[in-house]
Amino acid sequence: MIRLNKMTDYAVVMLTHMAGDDDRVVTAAQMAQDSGVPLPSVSKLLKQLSKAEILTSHRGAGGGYSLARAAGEISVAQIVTALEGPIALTACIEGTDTSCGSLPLCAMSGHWNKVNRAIQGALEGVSLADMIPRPFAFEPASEELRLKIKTDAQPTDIEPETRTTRTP
Amino acid sequence: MIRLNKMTDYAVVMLTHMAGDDDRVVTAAQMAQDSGVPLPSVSKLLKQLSKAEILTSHRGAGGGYSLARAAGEISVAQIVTALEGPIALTACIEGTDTSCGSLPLCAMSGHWNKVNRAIQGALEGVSLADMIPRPFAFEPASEELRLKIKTDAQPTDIEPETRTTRTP
DNA sequence: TTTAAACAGTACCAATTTGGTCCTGTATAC
DNA sequence: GTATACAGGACCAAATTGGTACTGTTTAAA
Repeated sequence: MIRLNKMTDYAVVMLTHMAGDDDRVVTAAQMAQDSGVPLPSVSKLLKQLSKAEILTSHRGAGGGYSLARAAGEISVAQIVTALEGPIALTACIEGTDTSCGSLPLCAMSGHWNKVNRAIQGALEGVSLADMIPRPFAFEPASEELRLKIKTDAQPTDIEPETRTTRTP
Repeated sequence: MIRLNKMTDYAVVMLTHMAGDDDRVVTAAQMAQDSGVPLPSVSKLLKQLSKAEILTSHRGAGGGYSLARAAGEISVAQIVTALEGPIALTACIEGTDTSCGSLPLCAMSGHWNKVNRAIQGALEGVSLADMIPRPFAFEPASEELRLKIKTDAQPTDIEPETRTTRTP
């Protein structure tokens, strides 16, 4: 299974929580209480998200964090990138320049790109708004998303039906 | 960055290596030598891949492993699934039944599915053949892949251009 | 029929990574 | 001026991961 950090998982939970009503300002402490995620982690995450301009921070008394823009304008790709760096499936990224010693091995260099870009595309197609739990659909899932999902090869019987957070 | 195991990385290197000429039978030892991946790991990987019917194993003297089918018929999704289990971005999968204690937190349950399926689709769109280093293109990248890649939001300037293996 | 080549399976250890904690500094509203 | 809340960094413990070792089992070939 491709693993996303627990942190990123937390972040999405928290962001969807905030996405309910935009413009709401919540403090880290409050967020921790609401979400059940330990405060230091919440704090760390919110900091990172505001640095990435997904959240706006308001310092001082009465401050807190709020979404920097509407939930529909925030893609999962942005969230993941903010917390985990560029979306890529393997370790040695051009630019890191810790370039693999053995070039012969790396003959395949760059061929993961196809995969990486495909995934990037997939993540960009899902917005935070798409992730909000929605008891009665008040907004149809974007057509674009549905297109991306429909694959030729029938996805065996895996059908992950994943859940998200576990108690910390 | 979304992380794939180093193991999966290795596997793809090895598989592309075999994909050169189909029907070739290579032993684990030979593979280790060719690829630079440590023998025990190679061995472990080849076993898993043959169990997943991506490779066919030939026991006894003169035996080894060969691709179970043409490289074009093997998707990256299959490889990843074989080595890492169902493609999913987060930890608690329905069926694992270590279900998260705190249901309120999990109100979002299943909403990662959109993302997961999108990714699954992306990985299914890339075949092993697509990953073979190809100094002169002898086969155009599948149109389907190109469609998936083209995203609306311009992918910032990240452009991962990833490499693959690092020396073990 | 024996032998050796090669896969099959399992248990285990070490090192990295991850998630979580703590502490000190800075901005801002009241 | 003071309390509130974010900013940033150092640090530790636990869980994964990658690697190792060892003991079967199958089969081609001598």
